[in-house]
Amino acid sequence: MGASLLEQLNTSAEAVGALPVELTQRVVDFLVRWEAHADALACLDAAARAGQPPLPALHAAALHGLGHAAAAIDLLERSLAQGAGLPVRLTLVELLLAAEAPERATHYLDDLLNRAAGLSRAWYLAVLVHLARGDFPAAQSALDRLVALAPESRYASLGALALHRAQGDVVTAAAYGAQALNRSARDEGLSVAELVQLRAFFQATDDPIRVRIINERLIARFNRDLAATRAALHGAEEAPAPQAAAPEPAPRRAAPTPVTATGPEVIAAERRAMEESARRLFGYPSLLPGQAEVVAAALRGEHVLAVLPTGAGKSLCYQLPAFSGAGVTLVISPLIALMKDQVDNLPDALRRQAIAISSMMDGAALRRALDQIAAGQIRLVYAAPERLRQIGFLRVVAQAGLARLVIDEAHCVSVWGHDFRPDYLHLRQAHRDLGAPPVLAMTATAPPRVRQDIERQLLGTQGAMRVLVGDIFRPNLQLAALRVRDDDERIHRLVELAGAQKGCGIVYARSRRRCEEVAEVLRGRGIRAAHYHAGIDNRDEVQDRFMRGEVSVIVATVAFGMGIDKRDIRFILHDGLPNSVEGYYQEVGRAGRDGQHSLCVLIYGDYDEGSLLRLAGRGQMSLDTLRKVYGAIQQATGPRAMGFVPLDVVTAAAGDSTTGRVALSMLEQVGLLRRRYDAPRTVSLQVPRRNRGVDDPAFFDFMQRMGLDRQSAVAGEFGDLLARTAMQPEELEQWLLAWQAAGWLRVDLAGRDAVIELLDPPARAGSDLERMIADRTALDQQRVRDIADFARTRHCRHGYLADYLGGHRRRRCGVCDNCGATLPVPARRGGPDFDAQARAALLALAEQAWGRRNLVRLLAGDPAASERAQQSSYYGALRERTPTAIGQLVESLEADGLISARELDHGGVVLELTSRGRNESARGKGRR
DNA sequence: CGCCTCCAGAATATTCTGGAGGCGGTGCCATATT
Repeated sequence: MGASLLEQLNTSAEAVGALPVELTQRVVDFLVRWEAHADALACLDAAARAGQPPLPALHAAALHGLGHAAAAIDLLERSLAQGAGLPVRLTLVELLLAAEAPERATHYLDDLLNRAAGLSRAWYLAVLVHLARGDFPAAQSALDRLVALAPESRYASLGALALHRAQGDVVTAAAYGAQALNRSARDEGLSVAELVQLRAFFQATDDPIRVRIINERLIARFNRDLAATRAALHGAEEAPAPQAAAPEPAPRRAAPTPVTATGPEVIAAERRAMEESARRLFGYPSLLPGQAEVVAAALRGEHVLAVLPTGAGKSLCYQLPAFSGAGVTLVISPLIALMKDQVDNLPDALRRQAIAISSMMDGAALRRALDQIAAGQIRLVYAAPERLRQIGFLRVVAQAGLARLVIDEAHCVSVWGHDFRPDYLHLRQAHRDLGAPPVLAMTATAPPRVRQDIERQLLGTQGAMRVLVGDIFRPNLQLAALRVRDDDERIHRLVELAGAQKGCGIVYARSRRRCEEVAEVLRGRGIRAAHYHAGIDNRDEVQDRFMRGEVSVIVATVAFGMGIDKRDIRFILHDGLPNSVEGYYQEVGRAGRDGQHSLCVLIYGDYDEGSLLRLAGRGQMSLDTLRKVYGAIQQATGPRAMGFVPLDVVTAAAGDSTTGRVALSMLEQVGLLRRRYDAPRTVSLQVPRRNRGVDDPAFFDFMQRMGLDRQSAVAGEFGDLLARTAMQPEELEQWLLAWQAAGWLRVDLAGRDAVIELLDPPARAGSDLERMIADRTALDQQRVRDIADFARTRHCRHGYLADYLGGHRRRRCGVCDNCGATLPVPARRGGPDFDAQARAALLALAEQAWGRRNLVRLLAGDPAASERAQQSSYYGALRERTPTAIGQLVESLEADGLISARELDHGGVVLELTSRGRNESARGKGRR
């Protein structure tokens, strides 16, 4: 670590002990904060010798830091007995927590809360103490108090993090971690210890980007802190800040290692057998890298999550086991088009043993297909997750002997399951009801957090899946981001890039209307462009024309892409920030499948992030909607505990079908109801003549209950028929289908309703729902911040993606803009450009430090700016821009490390130039 | 951001103006109608 901190302060323990009390305290505080505990103790000893009063909280912290936990606690308890105040109490609770003595901590905590019920840090400690005692409800209510008390405080975020983490929900926990980090960047600082804890958390959850952010923040903080402490020690003779690296306070325990991505050993004989099958069945000469490991693990019956890049031959990973082993392989696929492509691309001999079940089939075709499956003539079945709501379908698949459950495009489970296609969250139940066969989840994009979510949603556990990760680096993709000032420049850039790049490409835009506008502009510049989104009626036609090369540029929403296999896409342009980093990687991943150089440019404005954050913040689910849906269900089920609820009812209550079903899923998650398998709405039954089924006691009993005799028929609501039996709805439907298969009964089922059991409302249901909405929002906002961070980063972009997506890290790719690759378009056009605006902000700060609000008012020429600000020569320099835009400009300068926030002693925050910012503002014509 | 819509009030009895507010995208299944 080099020189000790005392040496870096140019002082000694004796000298510190002889200082005035406040200064001694300040220095010791500094030493403890940066974990120079031995130095701190030496100073405290010297101070005691010099007759200074004791500093129990700091003393104890230093003792604890050196491993003398018992002595530290003892010290605090003694000084508490002598009437010490809040800081000692807080420290004591913290130390008892660290010493894993939560019961003793509780004692002091109660006392603390009695004295300072308005102290958010105390409530935060309460959350931690309750968690340490394993008392989740108490932790929950402490968190509620905390949130009510100080919703915007870092403790609210940290408390939510701790709670979710303790409950095993790392995904949501990470979202709150990011929130804490983000909050503290603006208003109040996270303490060094809290930053270190957060860093340990992000290390454990495999999030190197946030680890890097925290490290950078710690280093900056240390340098500032050292300079300030020095200045305080040695008067105003301000020594130049040393650029010493911050000592890296290490987490006390080593972070648990994240899931490793090692494949099973594939022995030579196994590999030969697999390659022989691949050759015989599919005509492939050999296996691609990664395939053998996945296939081997699948054949051994392990649960596998395979994250393989596009073009790595994912389908073969499950098709090979499907056709070389026994039983049926069921593939859950998100899109009908994908299922069809997969089946169509199979070799002839295999295609006869594969089938895609979808709503494109009519009733007769569906029945034929199910019969074939039940008869064991089919090895590979494709279906959408929604299909798994039908117990009849599950029964048929189980009957044929389900060998494995494959989840294709498995990221959809996490990305869509929570707010768009809730039936992805029903997979776990369906998997269990199918006898819990081995699961094989396949995707090209799943950052560690999504991997954990997939695992949780499919198996309800963590660590049960073997995770196999291929190399996601695509060296032929030239990645770049361009910051633009306004819409004019944005359009100009799009046209310029689309025109400069040979070959065909995709422009991703954020709204349907925008797609149409951009396509129109491109056509006006002589580019063969067409728009594509879910609202046009000739989607297939547009796609075909693009595939054939008649259209060279598709301007599309996110609707375009999954399953598009065009090998020579030369460029991907993003008109504005995409939804998330994963989404971005998916979208650029569609370029250059042929391995040729392809250009991917993300065009964004400072406005984009704020706008997306606002959208995410609003969320699409509201408590009001949830109440309406719940009310509608209560009405539909009536006094009975279980009811048959037409989904139209849910749709009507929610205003839209997706929202309605998502609401159902949320109500189910908090325990207000249980949604069972869907049931038919109406049934008509007919008993064929000369029926041998009457010899079967179960069937005979059923006939009697239905009042059926040998030749009669009956029809009616499924619910009414059910009431005459002693069966569960799933049971009755399965019996009916079985008797139909046996030829004892002709069955006609029509319509489908949701079967909903209303449960006794848990006391916490309301606040749980509120929390789910808040969690969702935090997660969505985090995703926005991540992609905005990617757009602004000055580090290698491929490296950023590798970090984010959990791939193999590379230092420099050499092919992105931050690694020096240049774009085939001129740098920046003239005019009152961004540089001039950014420079005005920097120069204003070069005059003196300003607060955030005042700086914005100053630049905007707002008369509400302070007197002094109005005197600045930059007053009104950005008069033509709005305050919001200026605020965002300032934030982006901060993100670029040109300016930084400094906390003042009285709690205020001012912005000032960093050394980079000083250089940049002095240089005049900076580059960006 | 910048554009659109909505609304209130003004200038004149229906249009004009200004300000404020809002802004999104993905697909199954089923059922009813063409």
